[in-house]
Amino acid sequence: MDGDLWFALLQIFKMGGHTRQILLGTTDFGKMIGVSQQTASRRLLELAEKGLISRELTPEGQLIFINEKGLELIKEVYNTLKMGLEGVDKVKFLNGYVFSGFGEGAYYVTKSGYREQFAEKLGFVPFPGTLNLKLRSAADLKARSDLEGLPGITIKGFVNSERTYGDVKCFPAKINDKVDGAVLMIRRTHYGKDVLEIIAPENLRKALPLKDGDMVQLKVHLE
Amino acid sequence: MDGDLWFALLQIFKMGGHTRQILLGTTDFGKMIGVSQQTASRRLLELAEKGLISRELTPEGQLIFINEKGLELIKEVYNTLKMGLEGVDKVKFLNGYVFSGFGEGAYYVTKSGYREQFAEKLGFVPFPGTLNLKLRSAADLKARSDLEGLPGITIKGFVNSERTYGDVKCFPAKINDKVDGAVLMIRRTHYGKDVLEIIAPENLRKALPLKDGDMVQLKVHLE
DNA sequence: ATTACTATTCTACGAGTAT
DNA sequence: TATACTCGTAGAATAGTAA
Repeated sequence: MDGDLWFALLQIFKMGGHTRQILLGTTDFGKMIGVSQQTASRRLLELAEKGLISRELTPEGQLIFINEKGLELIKEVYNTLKMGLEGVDKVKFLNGYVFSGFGEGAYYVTKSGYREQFAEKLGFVPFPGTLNLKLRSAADLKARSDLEGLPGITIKGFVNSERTYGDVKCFPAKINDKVDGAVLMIRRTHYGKDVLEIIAPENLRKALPLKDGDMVQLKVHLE
Repeated sequence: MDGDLWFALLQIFKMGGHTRQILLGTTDFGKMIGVSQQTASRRLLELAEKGLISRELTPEGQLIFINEKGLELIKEVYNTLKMGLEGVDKVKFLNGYVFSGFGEGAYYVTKSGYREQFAEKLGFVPFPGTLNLKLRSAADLKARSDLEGLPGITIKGFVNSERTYGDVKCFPAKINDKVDGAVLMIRRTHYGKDVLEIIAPENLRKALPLKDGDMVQLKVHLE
């Protein structure tokens, strides 16, 4: 999605194009968005081509209506803004950089005693492996330590014939604004305070895709 | 405000740049918004130049934070979307075209018996004159007739030594997304169903500015 | 490593105009 | 009147590279 197209769509929205057909001449529309008649015409064509609006040509201009797909796009931005502005206490943002680690989390994530709880409490069966993220900035380290002080979702430990497994705390999180997964907060870990382990229903390295050194953004839900 | 700059700002917002400093390399940022490292660098410089973000260069990248002005911009869009999406029953959109008419509304608007009520019930003293708008599309005509069936704000009629003055109904409205005014619904009028009269605290032809034939968008508040 | 300058490429804008 | 085509050009994007 291009920025200028978004602005054109927003302008139509401002006129109520999601509630009714608007009679819109390209010259008038051009004035509104600060471009020529020709460019305004092109914008409307592009919006129509992308399936964001429907057009109907008439002798007096064109009847424009924002259709389902266009409204989806608008709602998506709206939800992003709403979450960010009004959910300040419900969400925490983090950036990390992919690296290859020992994968302690992967060990936990494969134990059936944990797996069933993940499925139940997070709503997905985790891919048998974790994505290791290294935190670099002071703000990210602080955010991570803030998480330690919050309840989150507790995956209870258990005992089997071999040994005792401790509790694991986790937080649902959106990875790169695309995949729903979770941040694992394993109590004792080899890693220091600058590392985070991520689980998801799929292999994130393949799905996004990611490789060592790539930046990853997390939106952590504190609930 | 340019569309691409807005998208860059939105991307930073998605990472939580309004809640904390983000460590952001231009290469990574470029990947996110789909441009080269050089263009990403320029975007951040432009955002900083416009006073929308603050930057702090470090050897590992730049620490980015959305400042007051940038957040204002984001909130503005948020409010637009919120109003349009969640205030469907509270707001009606209309388009009209400026024309020079007989100005019957202007006559009413100068009578002190009405003027005082306008000031009290609408919160502004109307400029002594109305803006006449002609409606062209079927959707606009329907919207206008919808208004006739709604209560709105009633400006009571009165009697003076000369004659009796009837009630006037009006609705608060935002004109061209800029000026707060109102739509006048005079009961008996010379005009047909395709005309709307607008009042505002200032001369709209001068303030916006407008001339005959210009398109005007109205956001009418139904309350 | 970074950021960001300069040079070059190329996209996208608007003038002119056909329909 | 509309919309939207072609086309010359300006400005934006990237490549290369310096700091």
